[in-house]
Amino acid sequence: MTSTDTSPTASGSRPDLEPTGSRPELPKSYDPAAVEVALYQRWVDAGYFHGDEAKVLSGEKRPFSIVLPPPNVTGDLHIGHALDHTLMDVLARWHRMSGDEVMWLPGMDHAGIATQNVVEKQLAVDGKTRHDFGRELFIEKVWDWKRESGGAILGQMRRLGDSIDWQRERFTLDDGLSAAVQTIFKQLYDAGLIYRAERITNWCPGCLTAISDIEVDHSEDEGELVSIRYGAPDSPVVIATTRVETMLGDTAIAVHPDDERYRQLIGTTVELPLVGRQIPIVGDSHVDPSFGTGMVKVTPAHDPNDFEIGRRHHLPAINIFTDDAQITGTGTPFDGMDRFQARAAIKQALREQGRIVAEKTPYLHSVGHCSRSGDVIEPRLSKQWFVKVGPLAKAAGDSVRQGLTTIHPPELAARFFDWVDNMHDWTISRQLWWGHRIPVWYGPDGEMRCVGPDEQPPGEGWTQDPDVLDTWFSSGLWPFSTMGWPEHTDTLKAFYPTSVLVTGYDILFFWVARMSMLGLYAMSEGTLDLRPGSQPFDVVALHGLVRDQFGKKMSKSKGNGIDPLELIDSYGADALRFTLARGANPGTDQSLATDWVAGSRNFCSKLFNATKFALLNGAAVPQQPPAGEQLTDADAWILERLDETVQRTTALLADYQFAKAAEGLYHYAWDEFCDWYVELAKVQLRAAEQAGDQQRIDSTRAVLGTALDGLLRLLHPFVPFVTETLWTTLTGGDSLVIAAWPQPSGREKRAGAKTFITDVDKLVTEIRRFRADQGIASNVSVAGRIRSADGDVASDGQLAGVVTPAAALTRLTAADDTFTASAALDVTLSGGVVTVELDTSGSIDVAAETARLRKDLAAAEKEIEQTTAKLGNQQLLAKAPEKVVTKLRSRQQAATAEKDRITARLDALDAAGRQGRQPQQDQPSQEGAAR
RNA sequence: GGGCGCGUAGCUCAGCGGAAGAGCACCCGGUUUACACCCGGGCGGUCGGCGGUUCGAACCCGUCCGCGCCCA
Repeated sequence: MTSTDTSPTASGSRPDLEPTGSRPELPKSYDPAAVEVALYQRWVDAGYFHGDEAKVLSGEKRPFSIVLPPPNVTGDLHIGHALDHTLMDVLARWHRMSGDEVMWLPGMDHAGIATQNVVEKQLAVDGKTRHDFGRELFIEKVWDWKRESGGAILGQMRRLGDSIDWQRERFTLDDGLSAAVQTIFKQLYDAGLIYRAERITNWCPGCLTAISDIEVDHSEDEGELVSIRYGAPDSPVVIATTRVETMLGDTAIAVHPDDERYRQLIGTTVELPLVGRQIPIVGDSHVDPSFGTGMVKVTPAHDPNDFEIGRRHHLPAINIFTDDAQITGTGTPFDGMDRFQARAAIKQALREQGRIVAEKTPYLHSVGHCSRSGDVIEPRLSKQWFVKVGPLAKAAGDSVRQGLTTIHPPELAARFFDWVDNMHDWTISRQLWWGHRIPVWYGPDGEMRCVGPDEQPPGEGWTQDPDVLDTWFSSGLWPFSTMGWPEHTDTLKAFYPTSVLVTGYDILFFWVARMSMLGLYAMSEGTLDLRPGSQPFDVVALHGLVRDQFGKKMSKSKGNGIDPLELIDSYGADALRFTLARGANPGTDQSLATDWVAGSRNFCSKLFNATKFALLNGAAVPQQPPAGEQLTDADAWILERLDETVQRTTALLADYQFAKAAEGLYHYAWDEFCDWYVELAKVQLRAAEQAGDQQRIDSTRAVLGTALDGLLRLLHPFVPFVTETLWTTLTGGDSLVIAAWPQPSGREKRAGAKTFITDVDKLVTEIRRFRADQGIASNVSVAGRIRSADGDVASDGQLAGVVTPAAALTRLTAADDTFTASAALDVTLSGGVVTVELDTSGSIDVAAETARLRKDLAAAEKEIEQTTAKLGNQQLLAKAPEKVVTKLRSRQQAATAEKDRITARLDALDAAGRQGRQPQQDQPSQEGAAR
């Protein structure tokens, strides 16, 4: 429970976080940097973040579990993570306060390509490659790197305040998780759902490995479309291509079998330029006769469509590239050239032979890039391992269709179905060293054996497949491999399925589809029966991307990225969290700017100051909130608003509406509690002190305490640090982390409370407006008197309740014997019109006053016009609901009364002006001079 | 080419059938013992265009224009 962190802080003072007998004081201002790190450590040390299986299995508590989609071991916390984690933490903290047993499991992904690249780059500094060390030694070096430099993100997550169960940290290459990988690989292999085949795959010449479809990003790039004549100079064979160099691997020309133009050519051969090989012309119905000349070159080793054509016509597939995409084995002068170099050289050679028939440059077409390195993907024939996704993907789709898993927001489910229902087989082998090595061994006579985790590899003469598995394969097991699967552990029993997966919609296919497929398979013992409980998560909550302040995607090249850690340093973790949560509308992107975060920092300061005020005035949280009859209208109002805010916030969180929940709390805290209740409480306390009314003092303090206590609890999931600091000081309680989530009080609403605040607001605002128009500084007291139409307001209890605080809030002092009303304004309240008379020391700015009245008059006239037009419409009167008509009538009446009133006032001003410009000239006008 | 989404105040976004809203920015006052990271007041919008449905449309339906994203 003690603060262990002693890092230097920006400000010398820090709030004492230890609950003590006497109430500690808050410092002059709130400095997040001075408290956050120590507070976090205190929470961890207290064990608040640990989820206990026993409490779930005994039935004592409901489980709420989240597995963190594992970030890359090479990664840093970027702004997308910050959003992701904030939302998860809001849910985790809310559920923990609501009495659930929360288990949020952290960990990292070994990130095959990225991690291997990092270490290879280090080796390259010394001019070495991984081959200089050999596989075993190299892998040891990667582990060394992981121990020394990997996982920076875990420390950064603490800065954010993630209420994570650190005791459960996992890594995809841990022994247990590796055993899970091997187990499910063997199960799928034995079931025929994993197979090895020679196919066209996406080859990255930069990473020197095959990658899956999903790791390829397509973009519209400028290239060229070159039409080339094959065969003799007068040959009719002309094809068009964007990848000229692949012609070296052509093994046929294809035309549509029904194409009258070329039908007679089928079965003949044509000479392949530069190479000299004769290649056949085949008829294949895949060819589109309307595209280009209606003839296509066929390169079976380097294009998926051509591969299929090749298969149908038993054509050879000639690989013309090395692993790093240099031309090889063609017997032409182009051997040894890089693919782009070769493209230009071959085009030049063809041009010299007069074979270039046409050329379109630039030619916009879709080009695949490696999502990791950015290199242009080279489709290439290679032998790889695949997952046969058919039955798995169907199960994943059906689990959502049948409601085992719910996707929020629901619109995005369509995208999920679309993808999962049309998924290609998944390439899972990678030509890397860092990762889970494929557990398949090849025998001396070409046998193949898949080895399970408990089996001994075969001996002499057998060799293991050199490839490793796609990182997403092990990540796909994350929701259960981390809980001890394939053992039937208590953790799985207590916390699987996980309650919710929170991630960006851009990762829908990566995480959700993969975890879903493998989870459903593993937990159904391979039957893929969709029984409740086999799904890896009950809910998938998708958020959008964080963009810059102009809605542009953040990127390194644009330099518009924002570092969340810098924001935390400058404004505090709470400010960043609140900003992100406040922008998180389901499934839609949000923009972020430091100004926004500064605004949230200001909000945290506001909370701090409001609490400070409350404490200075003896606010206390009573065991029982004050009884209804002790409450003033202001008290009743703020407590009602608290009840409403409790209900609304709870409902919104249950619906993953983080932005609306945060916005509602901001409004309650600032616009209602601080701007109105606190100001009214000041008036109330002052009056009670003067009257010696101890009961009113106590009840006001109790309401202040109750309203603030509820607010801090509701805000805690969003801004845990500042609320913890304030709440422990206010209540002396141990920690908000384990405090109860608020419930509505059940108190009956007071009939007049809402009207009261509406009237106070209106009266105060009108007086302030008048004062501002008249140039009376807001800190100057003015003598004033407020009267109702039929006499003194004091005799009317309801009006007096409004008028007294309104006068105080607008700095009106009581009228004494010298009072001379030099200006007056009317304000229409719910109970009637009141007249506010002011002694402005004789001066009045008639022009300003006239302008204001004219503006109000215009508004009233517009209102009359609108309502009269509508009420004159017989159709509306006949068809619209009674409620609407009644409302229109009362609006029309009110506006008419306003118009009459304002007109009379304007006439009076006009008359006074004509009589002698200023009504009173006894005293020099101080305010007039000041203006 | 197919699918999804979005065009509302200077910027970023709520609102999705019955009186145009917020935050930030901007302008004018103000050191009011909780807060200048603040307080008070103010300016600012034919809700992308055009049609239609309806007594009534920012909101529903067409259509066009512009901008995103996903998939091929």
